[in-house]
Amino acid sequence: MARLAGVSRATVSYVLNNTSAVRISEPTRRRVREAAKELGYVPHAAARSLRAGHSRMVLMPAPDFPVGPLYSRFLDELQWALGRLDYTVVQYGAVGVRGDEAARAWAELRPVAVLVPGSDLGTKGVTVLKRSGARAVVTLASESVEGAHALLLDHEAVGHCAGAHLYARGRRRIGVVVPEESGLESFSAPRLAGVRRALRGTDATVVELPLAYEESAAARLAARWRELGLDAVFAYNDEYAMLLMRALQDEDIDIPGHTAVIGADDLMLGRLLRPRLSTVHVELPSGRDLAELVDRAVRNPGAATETHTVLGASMVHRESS
Amino acid sequence: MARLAGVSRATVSYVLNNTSAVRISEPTRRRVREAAKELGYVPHAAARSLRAGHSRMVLMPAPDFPVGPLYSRFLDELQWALGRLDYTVVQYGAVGVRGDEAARAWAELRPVAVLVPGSDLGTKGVTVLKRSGARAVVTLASESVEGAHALLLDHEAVGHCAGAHLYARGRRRIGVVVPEESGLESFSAPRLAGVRRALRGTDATVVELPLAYEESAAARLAARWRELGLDAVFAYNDEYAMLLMRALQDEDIDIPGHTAVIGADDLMLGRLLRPRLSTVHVELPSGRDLAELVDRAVRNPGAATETHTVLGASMVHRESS
DNA sequence: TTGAAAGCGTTACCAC
DNA sequence: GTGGTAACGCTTTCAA
Repeated sequence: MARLAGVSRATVSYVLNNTSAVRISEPTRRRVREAAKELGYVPHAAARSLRAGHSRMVLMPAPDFPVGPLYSRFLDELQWALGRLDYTVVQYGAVGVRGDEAARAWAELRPVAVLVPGSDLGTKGVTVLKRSGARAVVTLASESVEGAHALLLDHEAVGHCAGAHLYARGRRRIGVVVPEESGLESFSAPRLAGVRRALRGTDATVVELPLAYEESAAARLAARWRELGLDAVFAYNDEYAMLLMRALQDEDIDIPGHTAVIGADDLMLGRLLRPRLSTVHVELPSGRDLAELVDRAVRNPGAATETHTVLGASMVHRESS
Repeated sequence: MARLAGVSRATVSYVLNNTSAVRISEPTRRRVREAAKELGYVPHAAARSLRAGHSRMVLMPAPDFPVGPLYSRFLDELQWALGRLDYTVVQYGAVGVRGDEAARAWAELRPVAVLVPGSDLGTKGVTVLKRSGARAVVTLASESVEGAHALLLDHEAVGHCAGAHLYARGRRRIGVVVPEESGLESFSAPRLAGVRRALRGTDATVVELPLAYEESAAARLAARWRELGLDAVFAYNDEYAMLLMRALQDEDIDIPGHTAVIGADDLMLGRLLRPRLSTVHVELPSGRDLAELVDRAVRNPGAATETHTVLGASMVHRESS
C-alpha cells in the first residue's frame, strides 16, 4: 500500500493508526480507508515492529504433550485477558528443540514477553531473551529462574495433600504412581516428593510405582498388587487413577476396602467412576492475574522479578478413599 | 549487531548464514562468531522476512476449546514434520475474533502458509490471506472453501458408521447426543447427519438429544429415558458416552440389554468402562502428509487446490452395543 | 493539513 | 576476499 489513494505513505499510516497528534481531513481519511479496503490492505507486522523496535507479541512454547482441560481453560483465559490488554499471544511450535537453543529460536521473533511453562529455561536462556528485547520473562514451573518472574506451580503441595489425606484415613503403605510418559517428570516428581514429605517422620512408607498409560501395564501392576502389600495409592492424576482402579477391580481388589485410590486434577471422569474417585482439586493460576503480571512487567521492566506460589491444592473426598 | 567485530554488516550476514557464494577468511569468520556469541546476538526474524519478502512461518489459529489427545498428537506430528521441512509453526491465540477479522489479524504476520481447522474461514478470508502473501491456505473442515486447499474431515462418515452399526445390531429407536457446548457444532452436526443418512429409508428413527457436559444434565436426560423409548444412543464421543452411560446405569438401565451406547474417538477411557464401550475409531490425517501438502503448495502456489477426504471411520465393537 | 525523508536489521548486488 | 549501498514496509520527525 502506498500511493494508491493519491496520498503519501505517512498519511496512510496516520489514518489507519488513528494518530491523534495530527489532523487529517475527513475526505482524505475516507479516501484512504476506501483504498485500503479495496486493495485488501493489511499492515505488515514485521515492518511495524522493526521500525517501532518492539512488538506486542507474547510468546509461549506450544506444549508437546497432550494437555488436559485444566490447562486448556487456563490458556484460553490467559489469551483472552492478554488480548484485552492488546497483546497477541503466539504459541511457538517446535518439537525437539530444548533449552537455550529454544530460547534463541524464540528470541528471533523479538516477543515483548515470554511465558514458559515447565522447567526448560535456564539463566542463560533468560539472558538471551532479555538481551533480545523481551521485557518480561515469566516461568511457570516448580522452581524459579534467575532474572525471570516466576509462578511457582506447587505440585509438591498436591502430593502433600494426597499423602496427608491417605495418612489421616489410616493408610500406612502408600504407592505413588509415576507416569513413564516423557514430558511429565516435572509434574510427577514434585507430586511424589510431596507425598514423601507428608509422611516423613511417620510410620507410613512410600513406594514409587512407574506406570505407562496402557491397559497392559496397569494389568501387570495390578497382578502383583497383593504381594506389594499396599493399602493406598496416589495415582498422579485422575486419568492414571482410572486406569489403575479398573485394573485393580479386575483383580477383585476392593476399593477402598483393601486399597484406597486417589487421583488429582478433579476431572469430570472421577465423578463418573464407581466408587467415585477421591481427588486433589488443583487451582491453576488465574489467567487474568497472569496477564496483569505480564503487563506490569512490560511497563516496568526494571522492577524486581516477582515470585508467586500458585496452584492451590485441596482434597475432594469421595468414595474411593 | 553491526560493527562489533570491526567488520561490515554484510560480512556478518555472510558468516552467520554460511553463504557459499563469497569466501570469507577464517580469522574474520572466527572474529564474527566470537563477537556474536559474546553479544548474545540473535538474528531478527522480522527484519529477515521483511528483506526476503517471505517467511517460513506456518500459522494456525489456536483452538479455543479443550482438545483431546487425538488432536494433540496430530498437532505434535504436524509440527514435527513441518519442522523437518524447515517451517516454523505458530499458533495464533485470539479469542473472540472470528472470520474475516481473524484472517486479517493472521495476515499481519505474513505467514507463508495458513492452516485453519474448523469452518471459520470464508472465501473473503482466503483472498485476504493470499493477497498478503500466503502461498498456501489449507482448511480442515467438513466443507471446502474456494481458493483454499481442503482436508475434508468427514465427520459425517463417523455418524454413518455409528448408525449403520446400531441398525445392524437390531436397534431401531436411536438417540444421538449433540453437545450443547459451543465450538463443537461443526463436529456434532455432521455426525448427526451421518446417522440420519445411515438410517434413511429404513424403519429406524433418529432422535436428537442435546446434552451439556455436566452430571446433572445427564441425570435429567436419564430420568426421562424410559419414556423416550430409545434402544440405542450414539453419544457424540467417548466422553459424552461415559457421562451418559453412567447416568443410565444409575437409573438401572441395562447396557446393552435395554439400550446400546456407543461413543467415538476410541479413547482409552472407553476401554476402561464396564461394559466396555463400543466406539467409532477415527483416523485423523497424518501430520506428515499434511506437512507435505503444505510444502507442495508453498513451492507451487499456482497449482490447483487439492481436496482430500480424510478421517477414516471404523467401528470398534466392544460390549456396550 | 500534507509530504519528504530517515531509519529499524537483513541480505543481494557491486564496487573496491 | 571485503565492504558499502540499496531496498523490504512501516512510523515518526520535520519541513512545506
